Amino acid sequence: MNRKIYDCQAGCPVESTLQIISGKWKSVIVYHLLDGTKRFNDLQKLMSDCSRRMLSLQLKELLADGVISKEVYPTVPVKTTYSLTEFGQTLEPVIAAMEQWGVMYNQLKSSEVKNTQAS
Amino acid sequence: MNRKIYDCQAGCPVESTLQIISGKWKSVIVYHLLDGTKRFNDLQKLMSDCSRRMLSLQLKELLADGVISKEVYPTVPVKTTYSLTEFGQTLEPVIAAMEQWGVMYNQLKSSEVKNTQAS
DNA sequence: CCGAATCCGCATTGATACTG
DNA sequence: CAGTATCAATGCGGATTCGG
Repeated sequence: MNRKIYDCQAGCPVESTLQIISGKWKSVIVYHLLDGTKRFNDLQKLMSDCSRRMLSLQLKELLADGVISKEVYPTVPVKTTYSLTEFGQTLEPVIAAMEQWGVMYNQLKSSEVKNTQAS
Repeated sequence: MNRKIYDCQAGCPVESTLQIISGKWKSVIVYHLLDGTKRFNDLQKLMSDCSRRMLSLQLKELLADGVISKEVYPTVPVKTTYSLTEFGQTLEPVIAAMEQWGVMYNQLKSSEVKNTQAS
C-alpha cells in the first residue's frame, strides 16, 4: 500500500485529498454511505463490479483513515454496518461535486450517441 | 487500459467521473492546468514524484478524453504546451472541492502533530 | 525538449475456497 | 452474513534508451 503519492511537506492539497479517496472504490463507497448507514452486502450490491475482497480491502483502508466506522452486531448471522464518521462527512462537498459532474457527463455521453457526429 | 470501472448503463455518476479523473495523476494535472497553460517540463517540475513516462501517459489519456489540448511548436528544441479544453474546465468545481478539502486536511494533520495525543 | 518503445519487478486485483 | 486465505494473473510504473 504505497500511500506516498507526493512527498512535498503538506504539499499539493489535491494530492492530499487523493491520499484519502484515491482508491479504486473509495469515493464510491463514501458516495453510497452519504446516503446512510449500509451493510456489507448492501454495498456489494450497489457496486457489483467490485469484488467482495476488494470491497473489504477498501473498507479497511477507509476505516484506518477514520473516514468510516463499523458496527458489528453479534447476532447469529453476523451483521455489520458501515457509516461515515464526522470526518468522513466532511468529504461530502468533494463527492457531491464528483456526482454532479458525473451526471452532466452521463447526459453528455448519451446525447453524443444520438448525434452520431459524421466528422 | 481498463477504463470500465462500472458497466451499469449511465450508472453511478461518481464512477463516471472516476473514469475521467481516476488516473493516479490526472486530477493533479488538471489542477495545475486550471492555473493556466503549461509546458511539459513545467508540469514535470510541479509533480516531481511523477515520472516523465507517467506524466506522458496520463497526458495522453486526458487528451484522448478531451479534457486537455496540446499545442506543438515545431521550434528547434520542440516546445509543447497543454491546456484545459472547455470540457476540461467543467471539472473545475470537482478539483476545487478536492483542493479545499486537501487544505483543510493538511491543517488538520499538522495540528494533530502538535497535540501528540496520549490516548 | 518532448515523448515513444522496450524491459522488467512489484503491487494490485480476481477467483476460488474456507471460517465464525 | 461478513469476511479471510491463498494462488495466480494482470497491469502499473520505474529505468533506460532511442527518435524527431
